[in-house]
Amino acid sequence: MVRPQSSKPYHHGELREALVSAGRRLLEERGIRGFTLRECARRASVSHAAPAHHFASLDDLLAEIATRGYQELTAAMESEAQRVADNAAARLVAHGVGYMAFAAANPVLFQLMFSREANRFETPNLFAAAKAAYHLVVAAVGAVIPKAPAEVKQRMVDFTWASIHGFITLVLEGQIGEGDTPRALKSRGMAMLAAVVETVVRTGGDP
Amino acid sequence: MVRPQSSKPYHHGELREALVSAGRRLLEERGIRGFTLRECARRASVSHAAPAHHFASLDDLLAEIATRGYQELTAAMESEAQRVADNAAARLVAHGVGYMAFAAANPVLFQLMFSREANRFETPNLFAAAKAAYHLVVAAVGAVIPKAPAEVKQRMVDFTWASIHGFITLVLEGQIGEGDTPRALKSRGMAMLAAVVETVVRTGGDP
DNA sequence: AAATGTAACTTGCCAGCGTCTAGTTTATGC
DNA sequence: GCATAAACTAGACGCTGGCAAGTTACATTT
Repeated sequence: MVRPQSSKPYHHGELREALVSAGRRLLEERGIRGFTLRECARRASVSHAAPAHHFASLDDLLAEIATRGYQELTAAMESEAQRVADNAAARLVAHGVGYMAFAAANPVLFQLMFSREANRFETPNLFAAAKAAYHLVVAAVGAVIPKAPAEVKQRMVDFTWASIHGFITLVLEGQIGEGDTPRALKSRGMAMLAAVVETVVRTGGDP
Repeated sequence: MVRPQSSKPYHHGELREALVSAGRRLLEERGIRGFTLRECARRASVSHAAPAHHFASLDDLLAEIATRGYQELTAAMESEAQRVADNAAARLVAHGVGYMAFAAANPVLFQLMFSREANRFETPNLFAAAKAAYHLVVAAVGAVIPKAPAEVKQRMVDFTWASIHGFITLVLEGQIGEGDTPRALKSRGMAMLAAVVETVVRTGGDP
């Protein structure tokens, strides 16, 4: 039997990828509570039960999406850092810029990645992807204060990461700079970054 | 007709409060995605449709719970600050301690309060409660650097709030100090706070 | 090249969800 | 005491995630 060109094949072929991609868009459109497996299936033009062959559960799909988010976050930080690869402090600032840019471009995904829900997924891939992003921060901070003792380094990592993460989180939730223009907001972010890096340099250099 | 003592009255009497209180416990037990109106009703021993007479929707109940969360957060910061009311820097640290203590005691509620979902509720009470907490931080930072220009003050508020918020958020998600004892974690938090306040003092005093 | 096994997909079902409508019970205000 | 409003119950709707059973297409082996 010849299959007419307009009819779709029984096997999708790349359903897994299609679900991840549809899910990501759905997530940004409707938020975490509006995310449903059936809508993902609908957008991929398959039946509501098809996703089960690629993801064990809704949480499993969310975990995959979050994992890719961490990989992209890492890539965004690295990509920004490569553009200013002259000195360690500038690279640390660039990492922060990449971090914030990713969060601003994918606000719901970012929230999912750092939510308690995601923490319960407990998949090894997600864990590894998150660790990779973390180690990038550790390395970048370490490069700024190479001679500081390990304890100081760790505290400066805490401090740096917390400041950047907290700032962009509060911005995305509208708690900081609600009436600001994007331009003014970016300026506030850069001021934050400058203050953070300056504190790291001063604390790490000082014994 | 005499009502036997063991049967419950038709009217609950304090259903609104009972739903808020049950909802709060449910939220911490099952997370945001496990929160359901029907389970709240069950725990308050009323029918599944009873909550509709007190809350227009599930989001409406969540908004009320989040609003109370902000009020408690404000109270927690004030209460800590009162215990060390000698100088401005110590009070700012105390505010931070109260902030983190509240978050640690109510992790899911804290996440709800600062989530995009909550931001969409748009109820005036929630907005006002959040602003009250914010102004506490503004006042505390302002007291530390009274002579600084407004712009510096605002940037130091951004910086302070972001650092504290980011730190406790990352801790609650297990991203910071996963293997640490509670004692070690608290020490890392206090180190963060010290670094933040020191930066505020230095930046605000310096022209 | 044919048969067989397996993976990808569909349809149909279940209980649970939020919300709406309609009806019942109790409290309140005149 | 009586009308009216408020608080609650019961039932229904369309949606959800997940499970079971059946269908289709591909892959592998002989």
